[in-house]
Amino acid sequence: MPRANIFDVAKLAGVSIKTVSRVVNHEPNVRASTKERVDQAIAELSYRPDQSARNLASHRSHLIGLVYDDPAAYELPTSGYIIKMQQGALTACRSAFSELLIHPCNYRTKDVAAQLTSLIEETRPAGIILAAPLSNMPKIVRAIDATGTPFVRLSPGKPDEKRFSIGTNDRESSAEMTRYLASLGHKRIAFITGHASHKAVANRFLGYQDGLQQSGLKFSERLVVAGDNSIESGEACAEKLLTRKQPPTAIFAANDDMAAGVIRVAHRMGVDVPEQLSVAGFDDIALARMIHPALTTVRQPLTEMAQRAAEALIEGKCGDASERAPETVPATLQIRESTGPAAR
Amino acid sequence: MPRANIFDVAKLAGVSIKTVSRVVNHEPNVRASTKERVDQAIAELSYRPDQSARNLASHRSHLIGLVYDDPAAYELPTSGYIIKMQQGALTACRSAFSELLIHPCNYRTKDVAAQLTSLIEETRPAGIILAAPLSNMPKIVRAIDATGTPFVRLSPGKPDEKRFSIGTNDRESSAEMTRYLASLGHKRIAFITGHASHKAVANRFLGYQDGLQQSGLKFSERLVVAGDNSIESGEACAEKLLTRKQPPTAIFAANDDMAAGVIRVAHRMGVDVPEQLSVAGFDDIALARMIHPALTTVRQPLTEMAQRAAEALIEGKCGDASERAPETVPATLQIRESTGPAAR
DNA sequence: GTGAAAGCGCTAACAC
DNA sequence: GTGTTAGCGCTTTCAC
Repeated sequence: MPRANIFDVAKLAGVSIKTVSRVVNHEPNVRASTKERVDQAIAELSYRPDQSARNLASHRSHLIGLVYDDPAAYELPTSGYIIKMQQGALTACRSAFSELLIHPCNYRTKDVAAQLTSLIEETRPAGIILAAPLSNMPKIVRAIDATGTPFVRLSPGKPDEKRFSIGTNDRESSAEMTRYLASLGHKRIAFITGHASHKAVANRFLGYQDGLQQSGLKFSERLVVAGDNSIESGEACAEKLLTRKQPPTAIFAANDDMAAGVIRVAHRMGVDVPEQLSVAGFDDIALARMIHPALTTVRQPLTEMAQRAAEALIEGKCGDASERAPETVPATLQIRESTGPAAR
Repeated sequence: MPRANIFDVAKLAGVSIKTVSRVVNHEPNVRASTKERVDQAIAELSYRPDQSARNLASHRSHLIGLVYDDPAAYELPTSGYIIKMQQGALTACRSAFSELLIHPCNYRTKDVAAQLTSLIEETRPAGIILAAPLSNMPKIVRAIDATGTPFVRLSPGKPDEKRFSIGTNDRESSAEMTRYLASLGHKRIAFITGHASHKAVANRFLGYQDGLQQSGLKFSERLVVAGDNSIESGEACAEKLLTRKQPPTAIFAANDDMAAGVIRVAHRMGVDVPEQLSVAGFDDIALARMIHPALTTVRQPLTEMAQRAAEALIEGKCGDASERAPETVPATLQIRESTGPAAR
């Protein structure tokens, strides 16, 4: 027996297919008793609308696209943040019978924009979640905008007025972490910056400077080294920092992967963490609790952010006319084992 | 200007829409010169076939569904293997202009099978990749089978004759790892078993026993503790093992997450790895290289497996009639820092 | 409130 | 080799 279609339901319920369509799409103008009959017929035939047909007729699917920077473009996949986003988006999708399409893409290739346009035109997603750092690249944002597909930008670094975005308080929470480190008695707190193209991560550096100032510590260029978000860059930076005559007593890395690299190097060099060196990260990916000592970090609410993003898309609140204010989901400090009082 | 459709292309090329369709779908029976004209028209109009329409007419989409056990159902997402699979599947999709749908699902809920059936009927994927341990659950396999959708099972534990599957040599490679540990002089090699529902992981336990025997070591129940694939279970098992009067000198865990847990406990207890204790895992997820000491493990070629699976699906080689032999992608030892000669 | 009819853009079956 | 003609199962428009 083939699947029931809208005609079967209409016949069984004694109504027209349009009425069935109305019921299925929760449109108004259906008498309660009619709706009931239709619902019953739907249940009886275990009818499920065919998505392809819906898409074709409505020019829209029930797919949510999650677009992010392709970790495969790097040697070591720094994938913790991807899982967090997926989980959030999936939670929202599940409760709305939508499905999640994942689409990593490499912004370093010339035709990313064209690729995204194709993706959208071919799959007609109900919406796109655009992750950082893609979300702060005008070329990419414009390409998606041009298709007219609702989308939300995750952590764009700087929200703009016209497009909906969800971010976290990178700067404030980084300042808070810095103050926490200072409160532990640390005077020489080093910072490892993240990938240059990632604006939100750059805000963490600003927050570090804020925190220093708020703690009465003065900022020094010498305590800042440039990483690129990868664990290897974290290791390289740590080596640079820890082989100085006057090494820092605390290192704050702009993300967890780099902080994990710092801890690896400390182990190798026989530097005890946190007795001789405090280490802090940012993101709170699963890795943070899997290494030893467990990493003190700032919990970026990426799961919640992605969930909110998907929900907004599903609710249709990201359309053209929507002048929605950017949302901010606050980050929170996670004090664990890798930080402690400064050594005397 | 709206997007070009098949009629526009047909008109510009001076052919019928059917011919355009043939060209687009690489069907035979098109004269080369005709194909060329059509291709040119396609390029000129930057025509891209509408997937919804294709799906509706052909009852099949260009989506590949990746179905796996939902890590969100656990406390700590053990997500390394998910990323590896996604990456492999994505590689194959990318070169075939297909997209990847991810669908974690919890096999502990009663209606998983019905959920999967809905997913398939609604999205009409070109194929499904079913990851372990779902791939060894008859209820789930049957549900997908019933929809007639091509699918491939990843690491089903035991391949069956009728359905295509891709696995690795869990048993042989585990034996190899065990022999390697024995060759280092270890006599008391403990084993932490994995989640009971995961058949392929159970094969690793068999391999451990093989390896012991091949090395002239005798198997002892006392050296086996039961984990559930999570890092916490690895920690719990390590505590049990290391607080004995006669602790093992090497611990082989059935997966990397548990091995990471062992290393965490060793750090906490002040046990040097690998000087006092060798630790080995299985999977080679990114985590293996992010902890200290870097984990000696068996590299499960999950990325390649998933890629092959997606390719097979895209090539349409997993249909009903296909009596394809199961494929095996061999695993390989990755010797790193967490293993060394047995202490005297 | 409800329904009839006209597509959406493509593939499939068959004719030529 | 190539074209014609029906659908695929729904949404949309507009009439009632």
